[in-house]
Amino acid sequence: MPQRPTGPAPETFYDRAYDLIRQIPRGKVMTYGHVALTLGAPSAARAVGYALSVLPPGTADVPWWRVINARGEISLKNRGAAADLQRQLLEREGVVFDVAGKTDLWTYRWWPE
DNA sequence: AGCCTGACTCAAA
DNA sequence: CTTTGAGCCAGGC
Repeated sequence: MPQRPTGPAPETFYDRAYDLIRQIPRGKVMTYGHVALTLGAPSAARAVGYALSVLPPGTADVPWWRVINARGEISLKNRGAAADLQRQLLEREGVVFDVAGKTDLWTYRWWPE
């Protein structure tokens, strides 16, 4: 008899994060904390960032560039060129950054239904 | 199991 | 506005 009515997802936290991020529509963004909250772990924002950090360079399967921090900024400033790449990819989708390098989360934030 | 790291976040000074 | 400190979670050793 079924011991798992709902069944514990065989997927790891990382896989679930990737699945969710894959659903972010073009031109929209989510914050690390937002992703974590949606996955059921309100305080796992760091884990989300870590999940993206292990993605191989040039990954297009998961739109990692659509994930930014809670202030609406790119969180890779100390990480070199990756930050520029992320910004360019977003601008290419229509996301606008102000002089301080921030985006308006109220405009671009996406929330899954 | 313990300990360290980190693309995070929030609150306080 | 900037700087600290603490809390949080998953992965790797």
